[in-house]
Amino acid sequence: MYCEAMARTRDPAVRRLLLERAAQMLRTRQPVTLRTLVAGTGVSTMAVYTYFGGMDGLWKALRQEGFTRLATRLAAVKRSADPVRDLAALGAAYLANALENPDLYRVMFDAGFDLEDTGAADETLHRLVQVIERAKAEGRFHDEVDPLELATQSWAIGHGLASLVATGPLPHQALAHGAPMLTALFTGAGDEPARCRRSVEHGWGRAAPARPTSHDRKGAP
Amino acid sequence: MYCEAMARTRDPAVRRLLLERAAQMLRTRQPVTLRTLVAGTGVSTMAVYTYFGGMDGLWKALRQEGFTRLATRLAAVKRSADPVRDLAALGAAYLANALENPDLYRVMFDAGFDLEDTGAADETLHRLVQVIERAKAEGRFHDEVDPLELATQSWAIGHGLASLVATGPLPHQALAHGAPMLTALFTGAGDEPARCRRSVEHGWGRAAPARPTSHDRKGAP
DNA sequence: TCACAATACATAGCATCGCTATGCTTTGAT
DNA sequence: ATCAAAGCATAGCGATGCTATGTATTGTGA
Repeated sequence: MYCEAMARTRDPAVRRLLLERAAQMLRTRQPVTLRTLVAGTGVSTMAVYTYFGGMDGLWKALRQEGFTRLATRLAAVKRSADPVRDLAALGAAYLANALENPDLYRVMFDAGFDLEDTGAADETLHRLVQVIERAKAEGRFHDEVDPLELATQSWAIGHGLASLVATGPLPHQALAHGAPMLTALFTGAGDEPARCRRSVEHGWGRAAPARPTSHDRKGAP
Repeated sequence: MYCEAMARTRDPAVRRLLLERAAQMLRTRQPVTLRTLVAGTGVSTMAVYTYFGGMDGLWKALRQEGFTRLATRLAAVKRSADPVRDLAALGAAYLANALENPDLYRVMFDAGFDLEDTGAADETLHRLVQVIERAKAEGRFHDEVDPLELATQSWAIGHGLASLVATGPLPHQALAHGAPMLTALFTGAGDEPARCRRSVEHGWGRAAPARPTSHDRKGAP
């Protein structure tokens, strides 16, 4: 009685198609616009509204896609016997992901509109928190270290480097600063300096830094 | 013979007017567009083209304005007897500036188009390098510390925090992470831990953190 | 002092942007 | 089988940045 007749169901494939195409256009530096997005796909401009509610919704979904890819990348980092080494590996993976899709990374944070899906970022942080707690349990860090705070600080370091490199001011080589910075941070948290440096450098080497692509900008949001 | 007649000179006041108005609109979250920018100023849309060559030129000029304000803010940090304290004060000033005009800060780095005026950023870095060299000369840092590298790392920390707070993921309180992070970095560079912490916290207190404004987004570039 | 040319400035128009209004088509529950 | 609800396609709207064209202004060389 309340709902007398249901209607045509929307095809999830269309949504994925648009999202992947948008990410692809972002990656190839093509301006992502409503009409250019649907051009050649066979679907009409209205699809963007039925599936995303407009371009803003598409950007939000794209940002979430970015967080999803990041989470996948971080999940691929295998746990080792050394939690500090794992922390460094996570940091390296974070930077590698950011520099492999710099435009998507920009969308994730440069956003001019609010981000409501704070859960995505929180989940990423949680991964760090867990490893930090493991390091604490093994006595690598002081007892008074707050895992969430240390995780946030690690994040700030990673994001600072990633952002400065992705937006231009620093060259790709600057990513190498990540290792000494994390070493300083973890040493400050209580880890023994020499051991910390070895752990971080081991973990850091697990992820390739970046591609030396020549970068020309064009039509970012 | 080569230049037979010169013409009407352009008024620098118009350029400054447009630039200040753009910064003001950015600050009040009004969408900065070609027509809204010149509306009410008496000048026509063409002025944007004669003075900036288009909207892209205006954004570039705005970004340089952002760097100029930052440089002014940093120049206001008085030199004390303690270089590490001065470093922390510079970091705090950097964050304070970023959070006082978050939208301008975004324009400075989020830019979708290349930044050619790397000199502006370099000049900011140079200020840090000088103080770090002073700290080295006073024996606070190891001899093998590269001032430019340490300055870059300090910048990455400041930018990471500023960016994460300015774009939303972290709350304003997160700026407080700056002090412990810089302490860890400088301790890693050779400073004696307890003394470093005192220096950083003293320097950090010299600059107010930020305004607790409720933030709603609207029409960023 | 005068006249000219180069430049600033004002207006109008263009292509494109995101979005909405309007039908038509499809679909699934009754 | 029916029919309402939702997907979908098209056309058009206001607004965007930009360019083309014409006018006004002003510094300079004569």
